[in-house]
Amino acid sequence: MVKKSRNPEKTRAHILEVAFGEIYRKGFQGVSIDAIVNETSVTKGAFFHYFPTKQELGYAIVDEILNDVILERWITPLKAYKNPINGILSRYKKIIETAEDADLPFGCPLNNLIQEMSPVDPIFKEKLRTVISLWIDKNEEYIKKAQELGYLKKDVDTRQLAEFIVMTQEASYGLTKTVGDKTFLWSSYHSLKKYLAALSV
Amino acid sequence: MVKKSRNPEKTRAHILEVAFGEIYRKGFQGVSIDAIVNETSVTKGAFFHYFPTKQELGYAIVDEILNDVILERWITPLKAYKNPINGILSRYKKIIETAEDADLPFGCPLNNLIQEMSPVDPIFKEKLRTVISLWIDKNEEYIKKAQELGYLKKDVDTRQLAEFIVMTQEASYGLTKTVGDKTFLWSSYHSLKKYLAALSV
DNA sequence: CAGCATACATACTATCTAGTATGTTGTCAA
DNA sequence: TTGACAACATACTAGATAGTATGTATGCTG
Repeated sequence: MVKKSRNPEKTRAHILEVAFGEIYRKGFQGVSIDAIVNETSVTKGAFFHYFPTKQELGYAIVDEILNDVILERWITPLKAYKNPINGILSRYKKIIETAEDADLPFGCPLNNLIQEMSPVDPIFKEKLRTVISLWIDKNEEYIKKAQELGYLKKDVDTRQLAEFIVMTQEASYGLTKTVGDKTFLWSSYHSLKKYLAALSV
Repeated sequence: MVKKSRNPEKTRAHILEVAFGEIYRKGFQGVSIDAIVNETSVTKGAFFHYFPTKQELGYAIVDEILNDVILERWITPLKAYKNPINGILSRYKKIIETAEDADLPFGCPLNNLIQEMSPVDPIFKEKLRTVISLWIDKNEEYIKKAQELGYLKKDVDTRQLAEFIVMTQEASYGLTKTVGDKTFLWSSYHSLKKYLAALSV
């Protein structure tokens, strides 16, 4: 294994990672490319070598980071649970418990981008819609499974429930931004728990 | 009644109103003062005569417009209902039905500002928190009333429910921005209806 | 009606920002 | 070993933007 002073894939990934964090904290329009590269070990030349425009950076973040982050955070762990409904609640609880206080003011990166960019950029809108759809789809799969396994009432509209769960989770993060503590997160968790209990058999 | 060529209160209100619409559509940071005054019958001089900075304009919008808009839209109409729970659902339904398709991509002005400005401006954050708190407070008042009148189970945590309702409503508007139709609005409405039915006596 | 503060309009500026132009260095293949 | 091209670095630019400087008109007050 030879040490290389250049590693393009790593450089690109590094820029993406830093940009993701900066955008998460300052918003896409609120952060400048200068600010991003200043947090980086590379310069503006490298940045524009990999991303022809700022928008392309944003699209790459959605495609190459956000999608995976969402799935790994909310969906992948559900595999481990016998009753997916329990899985959804347990994971939600765990995510709230382990949320860093310092991150609470910044909400959910997906929701942030949806709110900021959907109305002003159709490509962003479409890409973000795809992420949301996938998130809901996967949730629905597990909800259907729960229904088949007899954990959930047969008359529950699985699509509607999947949409509602994702909405609830996003919403609690959204309002959390304006208070800075976990009030809304726990409130949302307990309400969702009650609701799911009412739908369970 | 004398016709005046100058009417400072009206001018200020006019600027506020136009700015509110522009910010609603483009975001606070996304809209320029030039863009706002271009939609106005006055010029930049007038703008800075009334608002010393762009931030002050934003604060004024929250204090003088947003607060009232929220209350009149979501709270005031609840007076007319015997069962406040029915009121909340009926109003929500009505608001969804009468929502203009052209506005769907732009979400809720309050939620938009929370998402965009809370993390980057503490004064915005505090003002927006106040609006949200008031909205929840008022909702809780009606929920308590419903409980006292025997429409709602006694063991329901009224604060938690009020928070959940507001979260649900905001969330549905938030995700609507990325699809452009009323799917999430209706989904949210029907889920909330089911949930409230489960809590009703 | 004189004069003065308020209510505007116009023109300008400093700064920030996305993007470019151009230069330099590392790597790899022939 | 040597081009040659990718992978960067540096310096610059055009446009946008918040805010200012300054000027003018309106209407009220004494």
